[in-house]
Amino acid sequence: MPAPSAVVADIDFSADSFVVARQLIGVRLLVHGVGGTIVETEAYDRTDPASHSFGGPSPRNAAMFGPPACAYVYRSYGLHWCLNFVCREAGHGAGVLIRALEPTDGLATMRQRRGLDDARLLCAGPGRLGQALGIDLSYTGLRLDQPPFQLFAAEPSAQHSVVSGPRIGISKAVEQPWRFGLAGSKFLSRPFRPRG
DNA sequence: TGTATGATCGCCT
DNA sequence: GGCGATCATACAG
Repeated sequence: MPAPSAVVADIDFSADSFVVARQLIGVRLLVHGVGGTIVETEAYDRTDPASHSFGGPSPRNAAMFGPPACAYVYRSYGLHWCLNFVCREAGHGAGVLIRALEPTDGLATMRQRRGLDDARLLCAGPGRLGQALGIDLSYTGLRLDQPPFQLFAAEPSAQHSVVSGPRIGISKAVEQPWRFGLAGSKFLSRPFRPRG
């Protein structure tokens, strides 16, 4: 059994979640060979009132307190499966929510799972992405450097096109600009409004 | 283009 | 009993 590494696809998952969230933009994510390029993420941290890990470990968020570079999957609103990547060190409780992909691999599979043709709507949002990639609770805690996950490094130039803004769907710490996206992408869950 | 609402369930009050 | 790191649908304008 090889020692777990926090580095996958040039990303150091032992860094702060807002650093990892930014660096993940442009990375290609596949699950069982199905997926695409990450175009939208959000960072969460134990010290963050909006985070599931804010109240400390519980059965639901246990994976968030596990080793970095692993998956944390949770059920949203009782019916959607959402995928996160664990950051920092084991026991800290930080993670990055994967909110949207530009589909590149396994389009037919994703269309079948989603019951839709429009590529823009296959993975534009954490719940939609979870359904398109076939994510469920059985994926929580799995390492990102091993099957069924595959991550491929982004083009370095992608970092020049990253925009940030307030996170979506939260009621606490709403001012933290911890949502990151690929500027101008047509596959975002929602557009980034110009700052004002 | 925007706002309202039902679905559905684990966890906390 | 109420509330989410959501989404699809049903309206109003």
